[in-house]
Amino acid sequence: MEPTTTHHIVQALTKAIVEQRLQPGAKLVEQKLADHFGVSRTLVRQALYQMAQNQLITMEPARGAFVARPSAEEAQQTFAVRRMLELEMTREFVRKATPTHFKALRAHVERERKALLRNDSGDSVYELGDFHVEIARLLGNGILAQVLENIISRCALITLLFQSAIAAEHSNEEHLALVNAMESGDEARAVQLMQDHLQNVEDSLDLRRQRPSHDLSEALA
Amino acid sequence: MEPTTTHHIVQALTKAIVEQRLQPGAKLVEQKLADHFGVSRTLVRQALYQMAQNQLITMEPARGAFVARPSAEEAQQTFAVRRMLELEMTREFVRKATPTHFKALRAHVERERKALLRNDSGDSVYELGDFHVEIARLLGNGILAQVLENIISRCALITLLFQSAIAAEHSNEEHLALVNAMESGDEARAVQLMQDHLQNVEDSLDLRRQRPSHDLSEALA
DNA sequence: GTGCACAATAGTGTATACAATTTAAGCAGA
DNA sequence: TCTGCTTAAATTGTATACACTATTGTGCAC
Repeated sequence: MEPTTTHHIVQALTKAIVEQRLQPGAKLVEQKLADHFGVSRTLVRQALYQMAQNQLITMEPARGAFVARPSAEEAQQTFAVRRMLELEMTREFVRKATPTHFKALRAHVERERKALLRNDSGDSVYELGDFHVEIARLLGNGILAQVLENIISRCALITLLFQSAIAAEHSNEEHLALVNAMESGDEARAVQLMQDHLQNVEDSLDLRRQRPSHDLSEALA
Repeated sequence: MEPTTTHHIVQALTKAIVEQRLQPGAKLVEQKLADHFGVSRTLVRQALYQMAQNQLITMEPARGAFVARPSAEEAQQTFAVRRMLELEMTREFVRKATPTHFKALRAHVERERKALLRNDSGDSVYELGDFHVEIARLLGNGILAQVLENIISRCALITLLFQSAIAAEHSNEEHLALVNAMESGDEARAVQLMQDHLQNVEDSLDLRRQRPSHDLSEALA
């Protein structure tokens, strides 16, 4: 096993949140995490501070770190930013992409499908989000990929927090349709499909009703 | 004065970088910063780690933290992301903005002008960048504002690193023209002006020649 | 002088210690 | 049984200590 560095902790926690093993609002006690990872609180703290920056967790002064529970408003704003980036990214991909790129994308879609088939909920959520990041990576824009990765993990959290009905299988099909449209070079249609896809994901949420919090003080706040 | 917390250090360092008091490539020795802020290395480290995340500084293992020197490629990618966000943001602003919003924006443009007049280079850079963030804030999208703030401070760093000719006064005029177009409700023209403005900023760079690196000195005094 | 071994120094990486604050527990009194 | 106060435990915030790595400086062979 690799050395357990700060980055490793960030990755592990992020994965745990996105895969819903850590529920929104859950308290993250530093010492417990430190014990779990076999390191000192120092490294855990660094990890938590970093994650607080991309809003996956929130830190209350002298009270500690909690898995974030974005408000309906924040959820909407996050999706708005995502839309800004992804629609334009789609256009660019249609223009620039080569057969090699499409091959990689199709392989990704296939990976999603397999994760769904084997009912691996964690991996599914991860792969479905990573599809979008992969587009950015293939475009060769690492900055975009990084920004998008942040936003999309937030979206994953939001989805879990507000989701009423699972739309996961649907997403996989939509990804495939999107790749087809992009490869055919039909920019307008590709953008439309991406827009619909993002809209579907957003519509599958019930922004008026958040999942109940297991934490009393949070629930009554 | 407020308590010197981690966030305070991040702010101070960010400002120092954006205002060019800390040059790209400068080494940031933890103990020296700690002494300067009157805290222990612990807090400085947390601040540095956070800033490393939004690429304002880079950390080399066992060698320490340095003010970032983005490559020409990264510079281009950063501007591409910025364009994605800002063009769409402009459209939304034209549609949604009220007279109150325009009043605030014009006040901001005026502040830029004053900073330029009094030759306060630091404040000028800050205000010229903050204009764009202000639009996001006025839109009420805090998430967008935060993402954009990150990207724009990176752009400021890039500008300082690659800039051949100062285009600062120009920017202020362009901001004013943009506000006028937005207020007149001419969406197409506003978007065009924003696009031109961003293009001008990017064109003022000489991406083939980076500024020479320099060492840290009394930059924080 | 030039290049190289090697000690001395400076600086980072991680853990631990301790103060300050919050949360939980215990208990007296109505 | 409930309320409010007091005290103890748990947890965070910050500083310090120490091991490890990189950098610099010095002497020596050539």
